[in-house]
Amino acid sequence: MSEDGSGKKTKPAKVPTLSRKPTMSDVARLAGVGTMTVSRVLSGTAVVSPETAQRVRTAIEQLRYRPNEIARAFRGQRSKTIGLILPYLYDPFFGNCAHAVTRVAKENGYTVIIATSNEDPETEYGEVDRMLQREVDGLVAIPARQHDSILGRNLLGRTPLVVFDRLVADRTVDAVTVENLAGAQKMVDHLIGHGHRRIAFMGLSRDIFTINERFLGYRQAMQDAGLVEDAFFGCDSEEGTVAALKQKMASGNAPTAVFTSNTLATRYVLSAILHLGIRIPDELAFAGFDDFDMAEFTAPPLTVVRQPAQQMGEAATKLLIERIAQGEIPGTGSRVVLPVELVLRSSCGCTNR
Amino acid sequence: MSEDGSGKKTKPAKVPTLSRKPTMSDVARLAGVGTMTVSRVLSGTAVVSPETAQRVRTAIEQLRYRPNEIARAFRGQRSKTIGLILPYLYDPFFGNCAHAVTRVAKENGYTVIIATSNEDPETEYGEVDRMLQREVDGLVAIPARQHDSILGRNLLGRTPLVVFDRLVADRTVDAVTVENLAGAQKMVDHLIGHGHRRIAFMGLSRDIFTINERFLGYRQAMQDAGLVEDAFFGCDSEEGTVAALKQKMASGNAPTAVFTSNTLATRYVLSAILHLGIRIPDELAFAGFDDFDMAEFTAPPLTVVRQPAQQMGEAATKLLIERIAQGEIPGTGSRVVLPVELVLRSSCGCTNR
DNA sequence: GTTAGGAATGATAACATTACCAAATCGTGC
DNA sequence: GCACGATTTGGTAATGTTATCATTCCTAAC
Repeated sequence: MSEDGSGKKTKPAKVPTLSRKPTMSDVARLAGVGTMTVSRVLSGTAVVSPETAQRVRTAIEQLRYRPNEIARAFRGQRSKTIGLILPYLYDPFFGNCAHAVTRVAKENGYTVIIATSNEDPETEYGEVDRMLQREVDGLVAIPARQHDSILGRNLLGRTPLVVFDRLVADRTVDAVTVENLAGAQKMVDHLIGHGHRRIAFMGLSRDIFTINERFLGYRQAMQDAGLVEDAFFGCDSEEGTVAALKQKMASGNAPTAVFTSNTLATRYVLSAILHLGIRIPDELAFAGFDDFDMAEFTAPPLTVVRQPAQQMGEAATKLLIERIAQGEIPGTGSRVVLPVELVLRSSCGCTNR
Repeated sequence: MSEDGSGKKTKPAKVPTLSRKPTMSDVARLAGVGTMTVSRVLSGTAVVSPETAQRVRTAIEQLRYRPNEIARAFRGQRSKTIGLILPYLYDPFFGNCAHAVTRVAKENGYTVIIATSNEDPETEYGEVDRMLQREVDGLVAIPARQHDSILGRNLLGRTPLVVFDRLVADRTVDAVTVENLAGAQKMVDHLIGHGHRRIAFMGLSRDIFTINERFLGYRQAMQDAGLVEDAFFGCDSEEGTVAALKQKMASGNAPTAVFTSNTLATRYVLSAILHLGIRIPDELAFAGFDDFDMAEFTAPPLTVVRQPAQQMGEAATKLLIERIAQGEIPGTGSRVVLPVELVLRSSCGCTNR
């Protein structure tokens, strides 16, 4: 049988020391085969005789050959890469989302290109553009604000897109979200159950899908109970939030409970509460949307709506990979809505702990 | 002068509607020039007559042409891509690092490929490998534990690497870190200044560079004051931490202060403190390494060593981009060490607020 | 008028890989 | 012994871009 190096027409079997990275033809030459055979051994798409395959594998090891993914992507028009765009990375919520996306991507052999939009549609547009230039196979994104046009499918051509956490106006885009409205409504109902009648909503801009949905949940709960709304949407700075809360508390009909739109708003409101020396929950009961790591160690521990950040990122990425695999974008988008969970600590007046 | 469409030998000026993405030769055909001219207009590397350049630019706009970065990378052996590897993304500290890296990369025209090691050297090795296959121009990484061999420069060939937050054994690798040892030492000195004599160190594994450095800072401060160490390194679960603290507090020489190695340890220790009903700072003073968003709202607000996460990511990325630009890896690595800051709140017994 | 020199532009090859087709080899059945 | 089918292998082309070299055209100097 074909002994290795039995010397007939095999090229000199010494392993060449290359200064450049070895390529497929280096491997082919060393193994005494054609490049296609090497390619076949690597991809496993066609049958190669066991002896040849072994010879090729030996050559690959000797040269420490690794296929050039850029060349593969160039040749094959599929890069095994997905793009991930989200507003920020320093926010733990988004960090959790990103973590899940990278995990699922890796599990499926995809590499992740990441970019942040800073909530700015222009930046987001630029990043989408860059990713398309890089030939990503698909995009997972948390849209910047509501600026739908940017992530409308038209712009992307044949590149699939899945949005998560927030929706875009184009309802043909696949999306994964959580029960923002229902979760907020339940939490406000809970506050009402504690006997509160004047409940304030404090949040960021209604431009952001999730914030708006949560506000609508609050509104629904208030309306159903025949109560009047008291909403503030400027919790994007400490000063603004302090001023707003101060004004509310000083007015004749000061709220007895407050519900915040997300962790950032929670932070500013907590800061305001501290500044103004308000006691929680006696003077003001507190509940927020979005749980965070230290929520049980605050003074007092915070009652929040917990949303499954990692599950959302996971579901979105799986959906995207499915779309990439089936190779076409359906006319009508999937809609996955994940449940949220009320985490009752003591800031709302519950005595659970 | 050459009017547009003055009809002599210009190809029909109707804009073709392509189903595929337009390429450079589509642009060239429409503009009636060669591909090289288009290439020159885009890169600006050589002179093109103003009229021709204008004609090319018009064609680019009409076709909505965008250069294919994969082809560019393939041809040029430089991908304008950097790889970022860190342990986790859900940890806000790492999230801050990642955010800074993506920002600086974008500012310099680089795209970021991201991956997580989960603190596992094997996984890290795999990710480095994947990134090299993708021809990244350089790597920024927070090494998984101390497993130096993985991120030793030998493995990377000619691809520059900058590590940050943690060092690797190979001291020829460029690195950006913070004053872990000095910061910890100062904080423990501060506790000693409050009159504490029995100070416990509670942290994660010494396998992690930063944790070990902080422990050494603690050790130094204790030794200098002639005090005995009392360290625990198993704060990687709530149960373990509760058990450890319980044992310490029950022992004859219970600590009067505790210093934690990082946010995760802080979390578990706070949890243990809550479980055991210990009062801070009266029964046990508290200080930790690494500030976090809600540290001023805990009960009581936490005294911590604050480290500049974003600055670190920024410095590391800038250094990497410099290395890529100069095209060679120096024999001896740079070492940037950023200062930390003691943030005194009330958990250590300070009455500042 | 001729030619040298410079500016502008174009043709070609190369980058590493894989799809497609062609060729070689082998065994088997008549 | 020969032909045929199956199995295995190799050659070629193509992917989009840019470096290199060649070519064209124009101006200016003699």
